[in-house]
Parts: sequence; structure tokens; C-alpha cells
Amino acid sequence: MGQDGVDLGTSLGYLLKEASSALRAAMEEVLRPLGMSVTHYACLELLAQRPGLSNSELARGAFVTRQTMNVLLQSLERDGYVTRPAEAPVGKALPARLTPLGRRSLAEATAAVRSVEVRMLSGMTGAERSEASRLLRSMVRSLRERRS
Amino acid sequence: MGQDGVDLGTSLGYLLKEASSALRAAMEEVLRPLGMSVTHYACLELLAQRPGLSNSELARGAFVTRQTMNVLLQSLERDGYVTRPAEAPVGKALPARLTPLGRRSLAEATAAVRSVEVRMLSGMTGAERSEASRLLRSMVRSLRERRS
DNA sequence: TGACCCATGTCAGCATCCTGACATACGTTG
DNA sequence: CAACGTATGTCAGGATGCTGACATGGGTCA
Repeated sequence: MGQDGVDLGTSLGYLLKEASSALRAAMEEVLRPLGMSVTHYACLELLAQRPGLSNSELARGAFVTRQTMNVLLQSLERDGYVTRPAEAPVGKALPARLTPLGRRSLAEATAAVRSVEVRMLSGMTGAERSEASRLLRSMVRSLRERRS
Repeated sequence: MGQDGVDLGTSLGYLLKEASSALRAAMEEVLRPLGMSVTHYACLELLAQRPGLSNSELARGAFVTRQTMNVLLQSLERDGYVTRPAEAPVGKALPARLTPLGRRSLAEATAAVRSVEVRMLSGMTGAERSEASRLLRSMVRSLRERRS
């Protein structure tokens, strides 16, 4: 049922999607026991590295829309993982910050996600990892520039 | 509004998602004028390279569920891009095949998508491309094996 | 200062996709 | 042969995410 080894395997675009899909599936698998989704985790991780990020900035960083990130932030705020001021200090952007509870929750998730990334890179040398990083960055840059 | 250059950029997982997201956005941009979605195109491309693929096999190849691929196949069949036998020759799987119309439609889409992939790889040498291919394949393999 | 443009937060409406479940068909194993 | 496990196509049901739109705040430039 389904012979393997086709020409599609030569397309870098397909390989990119395949790797990204496999990574997301593996992350969801280890995050589910913690009651966390990938977007959920991404939001917390972004806030840990860049405290004070606004809703829109978090949305862009987690690759979802502002609306989706907004409902997520509301639930995170309701459950005490993040805090946002009632009024915007400047403009309309509400800077979000992790609470101690949010930081603890993130620590668990980070450990789980880290193990997945370690597994993903298990067959690669340090030089290969930085080479992969460099090549992926090059692809992103090429795709973004010259956007009609 | 949003300083750049953070630590998240060092995570290969994040870079993977970033590249995949940028590629998908670029593909949707060039496919929209043709009235085609990325999944739509992926289905046609899979059928061109592997005639006779079943609904479930197409779903796995395009990274969607059987149900989603099924409704897509129904619309493609209704519009005359693919054909499926009324009854399964063996088992329950209905092998799908491209019609001449489907092949023509795919040809347009392939040209558009190819241009995107060319742009993505514009800053890379041939050796770097095959290296990227090898590394991505390694990541997929590591993520798939040892699935608890 | 006032006109313009862009970014943000938020609301409603809708499309999309998935989860869960069922009946069927085939291969395998006792 | 019969029971089991696996894979398929298909049917609702519901959750999730996006598109479109609006009002607001801030920066820019004449």
C-alpha cells in the first residue's frame, strides 16, 4: 500500500514542510501531558525572552493572527500566567509579562520541548547544526525580500 | 515597535517554523491568482508523480486529514481535474488520476511554485542545497523514529 | 496645526479543519 | 475457518483559526 522513495523527496520545499510538520507533531505530543499547545508554549517562551511584548508582536512571533493570540492571552491572564496593565502606557499596545507561576509553567514545558529538539538534532554534528541554521536563515531572508 | 535580533533566532526549531511559514505564505500568494490553495496544488502534484494514489495516501502526503482531502477530492472530481472509479478495484481504496485538464492546471501552478522555490534558494550554491536537503532528511528521520 | 498613513486592540461572522465514530474490506494468525 | 488487527471511506459534531471591519492612538509631513 504505497511504495516509497519518490521524486517529491528531492524538493526542498516539501522537505521543509515535512520537517516542520514532524517537529510540530512531536512538540504537541510532549506538551499535551502538560495541558499546553504549541502556540501556548511559544507565547510563554517569547515573553520570557522579550518581556513586555504586545499582543500583535506575540502573534507575529508565534505565527498566528492577532485575534487568535488575543483569546490565548485572555485565558493566560485569567489563569494567572501573564499580566497586562489595564491601560496602555503608550499607544494602544498592552505590554504582557510573565508571572512567577507562568515562569514555573514555562520551565516544565521548556524541558519537554528541549528534549524534542535534542532528539531532532541527534544525528548531526555541531558544525552541521550551525550550517543548517545558516541555510534556513538564508531561505527566510530570500523569501521575505522582494515581496510584491 | 519591536526590536529585532533575539535569542530565539538561535533555535533550529523556530527557524524551521519560520522558513516553513514564509514558504507557505509565498506559495499561497502566487497560487491565489490561479484560484488554487497550497493543499490543492499539493494534491495535484502528488497525483502527477504517483498516479493512482488513494485518498488516505494523498492526505498523508499533503499533511491533512483524510476527511479534508476527501472534500477536496470531491470538488476536484466535480470540476473535472481528477477521476476516480465508482467502485474500488481492490479493498476500499479508490485510486485517483489526473485528467488532461488537471494536468494543464497543474502545469501553470508548477511554474508559479517553481519560481518561489528558485527565489528561496537564490542565495545558495548547489552544494549547499544538497546539504540542506540531507540535513532536513536527517531531522525528519530522527523525529519519526522512537515514537512512543 | 491638520491631513494622512500605519499599527494596534477588539468585535462579529464565517470558513476550515480536526476529533470521534461507524461499517466495510483485506491480511494474518491461532 | 474464525477471530483479530489494521486500513480505508464516510458521516456528523464541534472546536479552532482566519477574514473583514471598526474605532483609537501616534507618528510624519505639508
